[in-house]
Amino acid sequence: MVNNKLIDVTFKKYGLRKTSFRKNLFELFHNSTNSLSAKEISLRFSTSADKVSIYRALDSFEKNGLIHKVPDKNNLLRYSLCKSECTPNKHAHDHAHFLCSVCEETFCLDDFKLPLTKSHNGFLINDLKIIMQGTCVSCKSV
Amino acid sequence: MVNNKLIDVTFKKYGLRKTSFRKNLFELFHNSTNSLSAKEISLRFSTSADKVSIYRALDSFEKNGLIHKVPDKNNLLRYSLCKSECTPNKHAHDHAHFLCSVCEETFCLDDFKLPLTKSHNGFLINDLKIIMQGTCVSCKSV
DNA sequence: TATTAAACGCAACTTAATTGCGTTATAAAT
DNA sequence: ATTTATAACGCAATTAAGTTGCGTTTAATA
Repeated sequence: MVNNKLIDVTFKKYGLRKTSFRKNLFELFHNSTNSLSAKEISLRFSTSADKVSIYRALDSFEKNGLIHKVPDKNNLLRYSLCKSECTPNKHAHDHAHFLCSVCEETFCLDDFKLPLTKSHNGFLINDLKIIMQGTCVSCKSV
Repeated sequence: MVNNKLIDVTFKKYGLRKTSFRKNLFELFHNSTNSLSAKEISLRFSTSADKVSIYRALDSFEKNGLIHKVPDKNNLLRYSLCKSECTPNKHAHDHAHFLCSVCEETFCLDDFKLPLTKSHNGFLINDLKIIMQGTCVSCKSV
């Protein structure tokens, strides 16, 4: 359970309305060790949450810098909580992602920093992604 | 126009049946400077090709090592011709990909080689992808 | 407490990709 | 050249993610 103080501070910081659904969604992210897809979110809500509300909340959370899109093994929309450097004005992500072939989860490798590259052979680079696939720590040891 | 000899040799090498549709599809890839999505393929066939045939042909080409999946800006299935090192048994790709935000095409950066990394913090890596996004050479100069 | 703007919830829609199945065409075997 | 086995085709129907529209509800604020 996430304390109300954190919710107050976070929602204030990111300019989000404290509706019960969005508070629950934030808690879900806060309590998850890794990323979530719309489907996973839907399954974790006992009181069935409308999928449109989920998509719109995710979109709003992302626009406000609270969560960020991560790659997904099955090309679904999938998000992770941002680190505190992100704001409604700008996302600041510089880490690689890991997709586990076994559990199909996506992990942020916060300690694997992306190199800064601005161009390559005349191609102008705005954004760089490094995506690894394999077996995550937990699935490896099972 | 691709000569018949090349088609013969290629289809033999990759164990593919020479149907007129698949020969045309191979030509299309051969004459394209970059990657193709199912939709793009569909649009380039004057005689309307059934989309199921397109998807199945792409799947078969890929399984046989003739083409490989590349990332797509809109999460569509998208493929590029493989280099000759690929076989029905194994794809051998070690290059980065570039997604142009303007024309939405994907380019193989064959000269941008991927680093060899087998693991990171206990995560076992089978596959590594480097995906750049920005403006491609052609769109930059327009 | 009243106001306004965001969020909700439901139905309907869009679109990529897949499945099933009967038919057709290719490769090889006779 | 003909037969046979199997891959490919083509059409309809289906699946599933994500989106749009719109009337209703709820939260923030004045």
